[in-house]
Amino acid sequence: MQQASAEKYTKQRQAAIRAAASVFAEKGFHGACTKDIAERMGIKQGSLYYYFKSKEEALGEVCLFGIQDYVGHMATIADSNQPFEAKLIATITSHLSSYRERNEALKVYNDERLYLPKARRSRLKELGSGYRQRLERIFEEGRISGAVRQSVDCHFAAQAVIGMCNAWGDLIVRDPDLDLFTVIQKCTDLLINGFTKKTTTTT
Amino acid sequence: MQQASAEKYTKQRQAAIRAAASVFAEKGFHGACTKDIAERMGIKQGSLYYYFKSKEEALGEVCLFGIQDYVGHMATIADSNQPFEAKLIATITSHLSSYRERNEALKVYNDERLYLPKARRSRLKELGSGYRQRLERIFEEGRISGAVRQSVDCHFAAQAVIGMCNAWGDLIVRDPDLDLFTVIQKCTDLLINGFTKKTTTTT
Amino acid sequence: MQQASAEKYTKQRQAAIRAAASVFAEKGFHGACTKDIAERMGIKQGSLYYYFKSKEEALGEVCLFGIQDYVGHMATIADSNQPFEAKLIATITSHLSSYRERNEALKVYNDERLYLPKARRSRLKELGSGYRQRLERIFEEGRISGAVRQSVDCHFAAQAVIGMCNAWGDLIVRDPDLDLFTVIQKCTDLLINGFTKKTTTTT
Amino acid sequence: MQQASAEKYTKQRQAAIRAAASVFAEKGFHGACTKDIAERMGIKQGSLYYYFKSKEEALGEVCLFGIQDYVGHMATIADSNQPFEAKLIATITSHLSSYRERNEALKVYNDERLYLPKARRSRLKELGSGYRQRLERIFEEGRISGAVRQSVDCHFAAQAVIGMCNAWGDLIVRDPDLDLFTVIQKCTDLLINGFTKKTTTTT
DNA sequence: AATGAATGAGAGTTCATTCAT
DNA sequence: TATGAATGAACTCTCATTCAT
Repeated sequence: MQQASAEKYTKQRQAAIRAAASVFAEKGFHGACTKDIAERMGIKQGSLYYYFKSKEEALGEVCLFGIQDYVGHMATIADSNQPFEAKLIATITSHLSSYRERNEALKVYNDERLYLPKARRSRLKELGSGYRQRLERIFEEGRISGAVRQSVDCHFAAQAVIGMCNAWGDLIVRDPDLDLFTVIQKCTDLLINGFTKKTTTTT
Repeated sequence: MQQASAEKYTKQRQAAIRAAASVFAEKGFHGACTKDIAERMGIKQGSLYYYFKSKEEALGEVCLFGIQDYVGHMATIADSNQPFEAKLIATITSHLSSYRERNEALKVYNDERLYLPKARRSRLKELGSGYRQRLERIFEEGRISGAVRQSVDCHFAAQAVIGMCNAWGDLIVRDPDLDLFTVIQKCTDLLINGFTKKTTTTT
Repeated sequence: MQQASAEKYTKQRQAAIRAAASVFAEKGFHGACTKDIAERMGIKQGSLYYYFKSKEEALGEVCLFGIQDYVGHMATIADSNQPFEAKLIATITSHLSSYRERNEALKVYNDERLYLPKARRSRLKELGSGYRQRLERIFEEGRISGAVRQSVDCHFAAQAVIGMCNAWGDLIVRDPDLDLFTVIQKCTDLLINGFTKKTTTTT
Repeated sequence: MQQASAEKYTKQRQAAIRAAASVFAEKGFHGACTKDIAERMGIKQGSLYYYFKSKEEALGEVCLFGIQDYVGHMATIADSNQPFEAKLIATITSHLSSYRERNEALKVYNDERLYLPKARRSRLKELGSGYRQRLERIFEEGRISGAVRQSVDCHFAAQAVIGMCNAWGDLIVRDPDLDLFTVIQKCTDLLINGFTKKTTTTT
């Protein structure tokens, strides 16, 4: 009985997080109101406070939900034994796929996390930095293995990949007709080969 | 006399736009309050409405201010006689430089323009689309001249360039120590050459 | 339980309408402020918006409340089988009595309804026109039955009765010592007999 | 020179009063704003204060302007040597004619004078009371001369006449196609003869 | 005689939050 | 577990008024 109850609570809370993600994504944190969130999950405004202590807490949970998945994947990717290109493809795939499934929460993480109180923000930052560092590491290994040009700045490269993924993630969210697979391929191709013909070996 | 008066008005209105840009960039449109904007330019809240009919109008003006410069440059670049690479470099330089000078307004344009009423938004959209189309055109010309690989999707490429510039623009805004020139160079290099060594000629 | 709740809401809303009527009557729509209304019913300003979507909606409800009663009576009077004079007396009695009970709302209807948005105003107008038309009809029947002089313009007569009732209604509201019964009698007498002696038969 | 200047001032002030009357009539005292008034006379908001110390003073001047004319006439009528009916006709004519010429100011006097500060209001009240008293006097003389029925309450009668004139005045203002002469005739007829046939002599 | 610019007080409205039920 | 009702703080916006020019 008590267990069933606890289960229901967890399920409802998940629903609340998704509802909040949806509303925050659409209107931004400050532009959204708790009534909208409550209505989207079919309860009344006051009842929301059974699941969140405050609107801010809701934002925190949404952000966490948004990234925990693809941040989790990254550890697997980084620790795997694949060559550089495979890892890069895997990263981009994981990142962009996340946008299709958790698009709203991810968008919220990107756009609204700065409205979080410091304490909560830094906890998220750790996760985010971990992601970037692992990606940076992948580039370093790529440079050592010779797959990546010596002249590439690995820190910059990681940022660039994340930036481009997020930019495309945004477009994916906005346009549901966009084919995920195609975008992944093109992004990967661009990042690996650049725009120009490869005529000479450059270092 | 009357001229001087009109001039003062224009100058103050410019100041108001900059102040609004600054506050919107920091807190978002809905998170910002008109009192902050007024105080940042040294007047009282109510006086702001001497320069803007509404908070929304302020947002519109900020957005316009944010892009009109680099959108204006694009026409010059596109119409010039330079080869593909030079045009790409010029574009990236213009775009990222804008972030240093009008960083706040640009950030606002990117993040908050969707809160604009439809009418005003579509006027901005035209400008933005014009930019993207010109950039697309540059890629198409590049493909014809052979500077760009045949396999590159020009529409995608233009989006990618814009996305990456904006992502780096964000970082430039957030971190004032970042060297603009270096970022421009690295972005250009990445976009032109990709991450990998160029060993074989691909089409 | 739910029923009791809905009932409470309805009761409170009625109270809000009366409070609004009272304040609007005293200060006019634009001169009144929502804080006054709220305080008059013992709640805080913000709480008023639990019952009205806007100040304007409050005005609409007050106006409706003000006339629905005497407009409703009119149907009964008009459809009854009484002779002309009895119907006229009944009309005047109903109209002026309304001023004693709903004086404030009625005054508001008369003086402030023009500040209503068009949509809501036209709904009220229908009610008002219905009232005037029925009264006009009563005069026409009176003319046919011979109780009213042939020379009387029925449209004009109806307007005149309404105008006089409203003028006296105003005085009734302003001076609570005024005896309602006396006013009704004198109005009726004046309207039926005029000021002058009846010496000859005129048509 | 100074004289010409003083003259222009007076003329402009008159224009200001008319402009204020027009705006107050349309939107009510509290609903009107000084900017509207200024614009209607072709000057800027701030300049209005050259002619009025405050918005309230403007209201006072409008009210005075609205009634001084027909109140002035009343003295002439009352002091004349005409019989009762002629005096009543003259009164109604003067009152309703005023609505055609100064309709806006008169409407303002009727609807908005209560928003005047006490001091100024009582000065107007004197004028208004004087009007009513003179009218009452006319009825009393009529009763003595036999033109008016003994049973008529003269105080009531005067109020009724004023009430009806104001009610019709409102309609005259609202509907510019209404023929003034017809309205005067019908009002007079109604007040003198009532609605019913005069078959017997009543006292 | 008129104006542009600014002000400050106050308005209507929204909304996160609380709490008894 | 959920809700209806209420609150109070914050916000946008309006406007009468002032004053240097």
